[in-house]
Amino acid sequence: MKETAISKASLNGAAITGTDSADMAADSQIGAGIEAFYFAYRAFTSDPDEILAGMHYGRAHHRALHFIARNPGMTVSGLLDILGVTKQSLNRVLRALVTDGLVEQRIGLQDRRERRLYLKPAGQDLEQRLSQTQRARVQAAYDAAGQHAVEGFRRVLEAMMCETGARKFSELRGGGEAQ
Amino acid sequence: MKETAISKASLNGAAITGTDSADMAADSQIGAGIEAFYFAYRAFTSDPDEILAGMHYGRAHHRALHFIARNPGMTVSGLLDILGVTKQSLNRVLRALVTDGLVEQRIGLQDRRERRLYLKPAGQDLEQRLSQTQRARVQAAYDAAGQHAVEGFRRVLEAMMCETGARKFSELRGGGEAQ
DNA sequence: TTGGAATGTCAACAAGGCTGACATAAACTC
DNA sequence: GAGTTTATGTCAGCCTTGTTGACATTCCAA
Repeated sequence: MKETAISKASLNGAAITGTDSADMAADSQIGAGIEAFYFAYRAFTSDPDEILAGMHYGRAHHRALHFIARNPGMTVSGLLDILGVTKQSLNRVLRALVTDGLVEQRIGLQDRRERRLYLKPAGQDLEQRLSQTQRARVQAAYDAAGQHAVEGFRRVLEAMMCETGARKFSELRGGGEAQ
Repeated sequence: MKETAISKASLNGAAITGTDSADMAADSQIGAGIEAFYFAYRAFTSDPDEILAGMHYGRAHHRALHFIARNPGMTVSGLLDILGVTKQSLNRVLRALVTDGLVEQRIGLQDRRERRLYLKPAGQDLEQRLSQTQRARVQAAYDAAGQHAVEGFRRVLEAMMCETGARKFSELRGGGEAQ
């Protein structure tokens, strides 16, 4: 935790109040970080998007496939909670995946109201294809930046999440509960 | 550049071919990075989105304001190139900002076909408000993660951009050309 | 003077968010 | 057993932001 003059500068808004060269440098570093984040995220989503364009699927379908693949047996409301969208919005996406035979909904054994979500083989295939390009890009970036940078990358990302996002993230990482 | 067994694993798809514990660990690290990137980016955009909700503006308006603020005097086609959307899409956004008095279009002095873009005071105000929350979040994450991690963060992000994105990024950072 | 560049604009469409309202089945509670 | 809550699905309609295609204007440059 290095808290220096940098923090103060950002709170006051260095462009408005008095500036010194240290503030300017820190300010520029933040600005560059913001734009780098924007451009990197765009590249990060571009590979799967390209595959999905053409099929009648989009990024929303990718997200659903991603989380179902990593948490087989999760419920609809579990997915709803992770994605942070309305049930109407998710339902449109999920319905398409189910009718196309990519996702299977099994009625819960303990609680028969629940619909447990699983990928069918076709869903696994598509998810693998989408995942593969994305993982390749991340892997390439990791290789280029080095293991040391990767640790910093992860540390900043985790610090940037809001609490609710961080909670979901660590729950997912901790271990998925299947039936 | 540390290229170990990690790279091979990701190319083959560790889940399909044989796996060993090193592959598994690397695979899990990539997966965690992907999800961390997703959650962090969502948090990153949430603050400005919250401000914009309520006004009749959205994320697209924010992006336009952001780049005009940092490159006053840029042309429409310059902005088009950075954002990577169609002119019709950008025009809708830009028209709203101009008619609402946030952005000014001045006809180019050398080339009178060009529209040079500038923020008017109201535009600067809104851009500052949007920027402030975003910078505060990034600053907080930087403080929490430490200067060392920040360097790694930046390194990974820049490695993850596609070439065209990286070109735009470095051009922006290099120094904007005004009239 | 003519071609191409920079820009604006109209129309139509799609994806994917949202709200509100309502339906059903199952579980839970009293 | 009746009533409430939970999990889910669905219909209708709206908004933002992306797309394509077509066309007009203005102006630079060869």
